[in-house]
Amino acid sequence: MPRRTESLRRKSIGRRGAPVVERVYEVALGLLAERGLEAVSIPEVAARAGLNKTSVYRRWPTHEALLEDALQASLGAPAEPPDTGALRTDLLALARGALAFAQSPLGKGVVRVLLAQGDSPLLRAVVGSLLSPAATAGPRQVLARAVQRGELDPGVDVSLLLSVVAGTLLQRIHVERRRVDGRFLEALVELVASGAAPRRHPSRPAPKRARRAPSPGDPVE
Amino acid sequence: MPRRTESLRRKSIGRRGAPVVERVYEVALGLLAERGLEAVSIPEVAARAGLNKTSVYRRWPTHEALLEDALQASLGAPAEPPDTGALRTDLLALARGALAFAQSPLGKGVVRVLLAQGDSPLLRAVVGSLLSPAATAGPRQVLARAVQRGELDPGVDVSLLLSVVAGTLLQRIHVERRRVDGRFLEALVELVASGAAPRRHPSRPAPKRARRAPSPGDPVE
DNA sequence: GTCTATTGCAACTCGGAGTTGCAATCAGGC
DNA sequence: GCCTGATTGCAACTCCGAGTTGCAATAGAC
Repeated sequence: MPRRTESLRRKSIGRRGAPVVERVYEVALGLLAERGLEAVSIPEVAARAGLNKTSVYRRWPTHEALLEDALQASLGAPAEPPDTGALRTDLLALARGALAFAQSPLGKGVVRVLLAQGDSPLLRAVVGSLLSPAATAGPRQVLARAVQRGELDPGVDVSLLLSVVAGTLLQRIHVERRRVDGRFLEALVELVASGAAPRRHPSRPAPKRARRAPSPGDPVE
Repeated sequence: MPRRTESLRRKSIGRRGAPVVERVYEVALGLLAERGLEAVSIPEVAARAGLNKTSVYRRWPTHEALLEDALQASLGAPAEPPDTGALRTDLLALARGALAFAQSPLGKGVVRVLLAQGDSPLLRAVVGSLLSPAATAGPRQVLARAVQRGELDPGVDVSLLLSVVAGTLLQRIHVERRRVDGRFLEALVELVASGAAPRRHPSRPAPKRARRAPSPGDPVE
């Protein structure tokens, strides 16, 4: 999305063109986060952005198209994965990033879109860009490095760990609506890290497919 | 799930009175789960239930009131907590119950209401009955027994463990929309159980059932 | 059978989403 | 400065679904 030069943006205080688009995105995401999916209608967004609804309709035919654009434009490139040399500090950095995201209007909006709807193109677009291999590559790399350092069990189920961290934050913030502080993140990281730490299998290499009830020594898939 | 008593109502084929109410609840929750919160309008519910919309309006003034009643009526008394004598099998039973709930129309509907909206009386009612002390007493008891048996660290954060299990399922089912099978539940339970297992202290003997060896990553704390 | 509460029905009102034609205005080129 | 094309504002629409009302029909209890 090409932007105009700063000088031009200052001269006309954003009454036309790209600045208008950005203001609309901001308003739409704010509305989504604050009042939910159903509150994001084109007339409402236009009013809050100080625009005539016709102008907004000319750019986006439906509120779904607007939201899709707003989400896509706001979801920047995935951050560089942390590499502190230790699993726990890496995980903590990842968790802090996830927490910041989840608490932002953008994160709240994404959650709402993901969970409020049945199936829709909007939903598929969001899921696609949020759970794409590119988006999860960073965390996966962090875990892979930890396996190589011997901090995680080689048979660890990477996707399980990612779901645990992301899901726990989702639950705390958006379902239970409790405050999440650094201590909570540390406890979560500690639980995951020690729960997926390497097993000692002194004599018995654990069978791959056991049909019995799980025992404490079983490898995590 | 305790339902209303309809001992004498069976004579009528359900065109009036309480059976109508139940059919409306069922339709409303089905719509909520299938197509999302915005799809639950009184005219739509009435049409699907084979009723005139006027009849539905007479019982519930708004779709919010209808949903609140439907959710409250469907959320039965909390199930008895499992007590198998071992943490992992208890947790597995809890997780299976949570999975069944999350995949039911009721569970899907609850998630939608919780996450789709900003603040509303409907939301507060659902949160109130779902996260009340009474509703979480069972799982808490399970974990408390495990602590007493020496399977969990005495300093364990019970609410963290509950958030982890619930949140991970929420993430898998409703965000990632992936299938959750028994193996996944076992892996999740194993992760949580071994992650919160007691730390080795010189003065405290190792628990009888926990066979996890100390890992190099364990913090001294 | 009678009586009453419940339901069905049709014809509303009301408000918000979305459309259209045209005037006003801005940005940028000359 | 002025001209031109693109963008925005504006007002008067249409359309549809939510919600209302008065009354007729009927199921169900007695």
